[in-house]
Amino acid sequence: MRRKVTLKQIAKELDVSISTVSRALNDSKEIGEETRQKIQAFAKFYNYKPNNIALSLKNRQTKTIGILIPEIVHHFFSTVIRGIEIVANQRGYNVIIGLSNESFSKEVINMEMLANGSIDGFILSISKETLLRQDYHHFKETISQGIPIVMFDRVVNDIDCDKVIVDDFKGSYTAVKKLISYGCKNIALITTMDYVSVGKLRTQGYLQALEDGKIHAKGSLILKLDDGLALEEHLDILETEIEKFFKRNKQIDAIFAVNELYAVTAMKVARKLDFKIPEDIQIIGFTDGVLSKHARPSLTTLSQHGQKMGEEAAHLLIDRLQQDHDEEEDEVFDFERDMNFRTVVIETELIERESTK
Amino acid sequence: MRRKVTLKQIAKELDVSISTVSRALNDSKEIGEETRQKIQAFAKFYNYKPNNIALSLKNRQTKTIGILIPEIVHHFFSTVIRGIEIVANQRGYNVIIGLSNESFSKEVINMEMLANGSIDGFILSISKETLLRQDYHHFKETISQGIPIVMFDRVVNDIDCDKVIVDDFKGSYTAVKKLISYGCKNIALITTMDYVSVGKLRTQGYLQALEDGKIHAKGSLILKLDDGLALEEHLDILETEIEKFFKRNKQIDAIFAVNELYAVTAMKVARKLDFKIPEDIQIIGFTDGVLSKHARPSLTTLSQHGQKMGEEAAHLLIDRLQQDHDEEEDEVFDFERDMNFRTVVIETELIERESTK
DNA sequence: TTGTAGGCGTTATCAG
DNA sequence: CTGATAACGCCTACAA
Repeated sequence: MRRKVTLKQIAKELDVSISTVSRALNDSKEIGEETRQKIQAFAKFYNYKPNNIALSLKNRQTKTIGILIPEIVHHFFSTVIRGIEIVANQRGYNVIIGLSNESFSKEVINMEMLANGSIDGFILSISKETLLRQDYHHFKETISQGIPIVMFDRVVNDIDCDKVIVDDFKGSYTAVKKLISYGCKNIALITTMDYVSVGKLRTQGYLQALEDGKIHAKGSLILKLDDGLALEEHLDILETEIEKFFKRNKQIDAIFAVNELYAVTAMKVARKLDFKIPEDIQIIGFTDGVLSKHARPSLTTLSQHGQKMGEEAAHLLIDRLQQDHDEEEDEVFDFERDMNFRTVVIETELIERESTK
Repeated sequence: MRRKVTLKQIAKELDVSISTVSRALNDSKEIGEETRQKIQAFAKFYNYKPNNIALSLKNRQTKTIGILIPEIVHHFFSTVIRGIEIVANQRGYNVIIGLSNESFSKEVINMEMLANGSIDGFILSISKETLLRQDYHHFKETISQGIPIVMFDRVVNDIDCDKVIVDDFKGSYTAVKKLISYGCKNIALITTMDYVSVGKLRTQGYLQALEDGKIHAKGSLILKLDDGLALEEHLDILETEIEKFFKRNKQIDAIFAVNELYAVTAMKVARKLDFKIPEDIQIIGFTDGVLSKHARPSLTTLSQHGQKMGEEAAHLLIDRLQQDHDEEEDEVFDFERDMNFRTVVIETELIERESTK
């Protein structure tokens, strides 16, 4: 087992100083052609590669991005990660992942852990528990320590950072409008509790579309489901809830669901109750994932373009990191710094499949 | 923006030496009770946290694990990551992710990148291209540099490292046996090209089960599909291929597919051709994912227990890291080191749903 | 009990 | 053109 070779070792072997070796390998101009050749050849032979950790310490930047998400076994989030990773790699960054598992304390711990030098900046989506408690001190603290954050999808307004969101309102609005244009009159909404911002916005889009379509919104046609039901072990309860909802509201002729699990489950229930899709009931779900594509019939959905979101987020973060780094050298002071935080809105896209017509 | 406070700053403020501060914060016994109190209070007030990078450099260990996988938008892999992350966090490690995107060169580059000090060890699943080229020099090199590797799912034998695999052979065997016991006579196999080890083993399990069931295996009942077809943009081709296969073999009464996409697609085709499931055709897929659970009818599958695999892999790696670390202190020499690499086999589990009876 | 010095691997600044 | 020195932030053996 031969350990990685260091500058020091090369220096000793070749009987020159460490700085000479460093210069030769960095193609400094102030070095003799001969020594350079010799050192470079030697280094290549021993497969020398500079130690990232030492570089990080010296340069005060790790060239790695911390990703903090609620859950990884989730099509949308993994799509976002893929987008981040692609851009990060292109631009010379690595990616380190922390999972909050929707828990406030895990989010805080992970964040503090990574903030202690491991990463240059964060890309994150807020956990549900955090959203519920509305306790954002860890974000603020991190930012005040000079570590920039980019939030995506689940964001809150009063944090000074760049954001990448989808136009939840407009997306829902478009979807529901589409249903109306297809002649639906009793459009139900299946959604989550309001504290998740995206849930709220999607509900608002639904309401606005109804209003503009001159359809009176009825509270009875809105089903707010507890998040816990999305867990695998509670799928049957979810199904039962939706079934009861259907039985309470036999007039339903369309469903707009704020995520694909609700959409697919609603479809299952509808078929069980002998509704024909899309003849009797049309369905649209938010979030385009595997389930929607492969459902029978396949589901019309709003695509969130997760990968695109990830890419945008990564660009925003790295742009800011590099800007900060440049300014540091120029000794720019806080008060003259450009703190214009940007919010990038990714357009949703209605992908029409078999569940509407 | 107040930057993170360091030992040095605290030392200056309190007019003591850096080492005193360090000792006070590490609860060293050789320190005055009074000074300790003072320093700890001060540090707490300024929210001092040691810099991970500096610690990594000093301790020559980063306390982070590198995960290298072919693809993240994939239920199985993300499940494994979740397992790794849980154990890693429990045991004080972070997790950094590299994606090979099934490409050999990206795998090599990512590995070299991370091997330069960023991580203590790897957990990985080999990319298809690497498997195809059978070029494993980067793994061997990494290992010879003293960085341990744990491979999962897609592994190769001639690499000295711990491994976590599922019993592909036994799993397939069980599944096909089950189909036979349900009275199926013409059991088709839908699989991938042989170079992915798991594909090969699953095929062998299929053949063995037929043999033991006194059923003559027919080459015409085995469909080997090109991997490219699994890509989203080629789903229709995949469907066409399977449909042609069906039409060539009208006698098929059961299908065993080596992944869930093939299984679900086969089911789609079967229904399109007016076969009743499970009455006319029974179907079992390898890999239990979202698709199988939510398909109509739901699919009987072999679960790979991805999270469990991740957890096992993380334990294997961290155990070895800690062993290496201990031995380093005791100056154990290579030749007296315990190089017994372990291979943990995770049992697959047949989850019976509606596609069999 | 506290301080000094050296080192982890690298780069940058200053002399020579 | 090359070498010594300091520094990034931390820990620790040794000295006082």
